[in-house]
Parts: sequence; C-alpha cells; structure tokens
Amino acid sequence: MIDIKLTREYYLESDVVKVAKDLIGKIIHSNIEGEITSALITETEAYAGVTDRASHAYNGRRTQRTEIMYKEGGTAYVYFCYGIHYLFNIVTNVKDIPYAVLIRGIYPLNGVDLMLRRVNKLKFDKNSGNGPGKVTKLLGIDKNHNGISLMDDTIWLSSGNITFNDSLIIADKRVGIDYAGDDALLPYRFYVKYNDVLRKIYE
DNA sequence: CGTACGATCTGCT
DNA sequence: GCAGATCGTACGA
Repeated sequence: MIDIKLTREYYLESDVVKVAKDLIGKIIHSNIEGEITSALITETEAYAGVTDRASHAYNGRRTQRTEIMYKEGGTAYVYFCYGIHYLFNIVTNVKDIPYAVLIRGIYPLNGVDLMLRRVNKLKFDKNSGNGPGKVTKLLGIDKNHNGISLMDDTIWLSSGNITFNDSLIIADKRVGIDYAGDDALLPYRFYVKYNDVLRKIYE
C-alpha cells in the first residue's frame, strides 16, 4: 500500500466531523528548514463553523485572526493560546465556510531524534504526543505556518497505510471549551485507543 | 487604549 | 493535584 499525499478534494469535504474522524491514522509531515519529521495522527477535534459556540468563527465572526478559517479547505490555521502554545488546525470545506479540525495528538514516526531535541527530552513515552501544544512543538510548527497550503511541501498529510477498526476510535466531548454551553457536549473529539497496532509501531 | 482570558503544559508538592 | 508561566486576540471604553 502506497503512502499518498492527501489532495485538495479531501479537504473540501463538507462534513467536518467526518473529516476529524477520518484523519485518525493519517500521517502528518513537516519540513522545517530542511528538517523532516512525520507522525501518526491519533487525536482530533472538529470545529463546526458559525453555528458552533466553541469555534472562533461562531456567529460568523470575521477578524484578522479568524479570516484564515474562511479560506479553502486544505489551509493551515495556526494560532497562539495561553501565552505559550501554538495550536495547529486544518481548514476544511469550501471557501467562506469556516470549518476546522484541531490536531490534538500524534505518535512520532520519522525524525524522532529531531523531535526529542525540540521538546528537550531523551526518550518518548506514549504521552509525549498527546496535547495540541505538544503536537506543534514536536513538528516545529509556529505562527509562521498560519495560512499555508497543505498542498505545499512544508506541512502536508498523507494517507498512511494503517486503518483502525471503528471500534478503536472513541468519540467524546471536546476539551477546554466549557464556555460553549450545550455545544461543549457534542461528541466532536476523536482519539484512538492505545492498542496492539500502536504498540507494535511504537515500542 | 486597557483589560480579561483562553481549543495548555510543566514541574513541584 | 495545583499554581505559574506568558502573550495575542477580542472587545468595550
């Protein structure tokens, strides 16, 4: 099975929740100043645009920051949070519909030494890639990557060659959005249980 | 212009 | 388990 870069069509999908789930098991790659890393996507969250109170674009909010979310699917939306962290999102759907998927967890595959250096650690454990702030740090993503196209060769995704059985993918409510009222209860977060497949790759 | 706070992580207790 | 770090963004005055 060949590892194929995800195309524009993939990101134009209108059901952002479906994309969030489908991204589990895909591979994310970064080439930051010639330093290449890749990792398996293990946790995501969907943000469903203008009707989703948890979304930055709720109620059609358009500001300098959120403008990126209105771009065509396949665009990177990177923003700064808690004064410390950059969070990486993938814009989906067609232009002017501000849907996005937050990447919350990865397992390092290639460029492991480089990633360890970036987080100043000696070795990984299975928690090293869970948390959206850790994801960007491991991959070397920061605000310079806000707005770039995932068709380019800086940050891109590929199909990978792993398919997780549906029963291994858990849907749950999203994290850290208590202010979103009822929308905080929506099962828009997806993650794969640490399982034998991962153990085999990772240990 | 001033201020409140957030899609969090780490290290120490 | 909790406080501290640390700053861009949004919004109201």
